[in-house]
Amino acid sequence: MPLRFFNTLSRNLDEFKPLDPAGKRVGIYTCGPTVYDFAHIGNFRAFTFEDLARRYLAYRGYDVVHVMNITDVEDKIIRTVRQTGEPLQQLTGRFTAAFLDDCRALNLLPPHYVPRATDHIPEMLALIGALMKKGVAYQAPDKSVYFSIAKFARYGQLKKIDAGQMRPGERVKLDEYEKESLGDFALWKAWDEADGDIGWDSPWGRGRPGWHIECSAMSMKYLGESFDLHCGGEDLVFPHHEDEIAQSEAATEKPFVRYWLHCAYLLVNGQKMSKRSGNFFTLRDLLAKGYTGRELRYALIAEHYRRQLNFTFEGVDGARASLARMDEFLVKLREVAGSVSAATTTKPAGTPALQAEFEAALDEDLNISSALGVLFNFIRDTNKRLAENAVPPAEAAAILATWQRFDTVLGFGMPQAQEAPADVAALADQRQAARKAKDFKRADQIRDELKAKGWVIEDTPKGPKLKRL
RNA sequence: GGCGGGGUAGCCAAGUGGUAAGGCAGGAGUCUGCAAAACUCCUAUGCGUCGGUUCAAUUCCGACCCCCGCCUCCA
Repeated sequence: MPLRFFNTLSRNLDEFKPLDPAGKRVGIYTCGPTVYDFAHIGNFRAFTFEDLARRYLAYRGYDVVHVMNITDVEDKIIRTVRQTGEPLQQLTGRFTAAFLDDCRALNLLPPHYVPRATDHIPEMLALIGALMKKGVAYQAPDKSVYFSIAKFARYGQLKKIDAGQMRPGERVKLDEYEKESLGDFALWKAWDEADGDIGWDSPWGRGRPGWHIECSAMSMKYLGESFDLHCGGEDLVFPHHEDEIAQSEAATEKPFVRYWLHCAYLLVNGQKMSKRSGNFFTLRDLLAKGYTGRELRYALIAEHYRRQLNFTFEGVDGARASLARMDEFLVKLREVAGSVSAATTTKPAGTPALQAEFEAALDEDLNISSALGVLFNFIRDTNKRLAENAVPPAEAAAILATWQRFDTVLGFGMPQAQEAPADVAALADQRQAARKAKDFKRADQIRDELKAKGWVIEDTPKGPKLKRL
C-alpha cells in the first residue's frame, strides 16, 4: 500500500513520493519553538505528531533528514528581555535547553539540525536581498522591508485566501503600519527603541528579521530550495506557512515544499490551549503531577493528528492504563521467549499479518488510532493463547522482535523486566513461607509492607511475582 | 463577512453503501487462603436533527442545529 498524507496544499490525501530520484532521501522541516518560556503540551502535540511522521518515514525505509528551527529572536522574546532585563542569549539559551529536555522526556528523536535564527542572519539577509532585487519586496517609510503579496500571484494557495477578502484582525492597528497592502508582511523589521541593543546591521539599516524569513532561509539551507515535508500546528497555515511559500518561491522560482502537514489543536475544556488564554500546562507541570513522559507521549499521539484533542487527566490516566496493558503483554512474552532469540527462528505465520495491518493503518495519513487498535486486538488474541501455554518461545521471540520494530515508530519503549531489590525479594520469600505455613495474617501484613515499598505481589499458578507499582 | 475542522456508547476514539475496531471506566467470570494483579467475557438496533437517493446509509445528496478554529503573537 502506498503511504499517503493529507496535504494542506491539495486538501487531499496525496500519495507520498520523495523528491529524491532514488526515492530514498526525505527532507522534513518542522517549525520549532519560540524560546521565551517553557513550551506547553499544546506545543508538544505538534512536536509529537512530527516525531511520529518522521519515525514512520524512517520505518518505511527512507533516509530522513529532519530540521527544526529555534526561534530565538522575536517580539515576545524582546518584550521579555525588556521586562526582565535578562540578556537575550541567556534567556533563549535557558529555554532552548529546557525545551530540548522536554523533548527527551517525550522521547522525541532529536532533529538532525536544530538551527537558531540568530545564527542565520546572513542567510536571511541574502534571501531578502534576492527578493528586493526581484522587485517583490520594498522598504517602507518606516524603514522595514516588506514582501509585496501583490507581486506573488499564487499568494493564498495554502489557506485559500483571497487577498481582497482579508480584513484586519482585531489585534492589528492598521494605522501602525506603513505597508503598501494589508497582507504584506515584514521580512526585516527596522530597529526601534523598544528593541534596546537587540539588532543587526543590514543593507536596509539596523533591525531584526521578520518572523517568517528564518524558516525559509534555514529550511533551504539544510534541505535545499525544494524539499519534501513541512509540518506544524494548524495555526501556522496562515500566515506563517503561506508567507514562507511566497518568499521562498518568489526568490527561487522553484516549488518550495511538496507536502504540508498540519496538526489540529490541543484543547483544554474545549478551548484551544494557549499562552494567550492562560489555560495551559507545561510538560513540567504534568511531570510534577506524577505522569511520565511516555504516558504523556501516548496521550498526545494516540489520537489522529488532524483531529482536535481535548486534553483531560482522565485521558492521561487512560493512556497510563493502556500502556500498562501493553507492557504486561510484552513482559509476559519475554518470559515465554526466555533466551530464544528471534534471529534463530523462522517467522511464524501471525506476525507478517500483524505487520501488514499495522502498516496499512499508518500508511493512511498516520492513522495511529487504527494502528493501536490492531495492536490491542493482537494482544487480546495472543493473551488467550498465552493463557493456554500455546505460544512457543520462538514465536514469542518473533513477536517481540516485530514489536521492537513497531516501537521505532511508537517510541513508547520496550518494558524492562524489573529486578526486585534484595530486601523486597527477601520479604516476598518470607511471605511465601508464611503462606505455606498458613500464617495468612503474617502473609497479608508482608503484602502491605511490599505495597508500601512500591511493589505489588502477583500470585500466579507458577508462583508469586513481583511487579513495580 | 471569507475559509476550515468536528458532532459515533459514561469518557476517548477508528471506520465503512451491506448493518458499528480499539482503549479507559463499569459489570460478570477464571485464578487465589482471601485478596491484589493479570487474563477472559459482557456493555451503542445505534453513529447531531430532519428530509432525499438506494434493495440497503452511520457511511452518498440537501437543509438545519450545535461545538471548535484560522483571517498577521500563536504548535
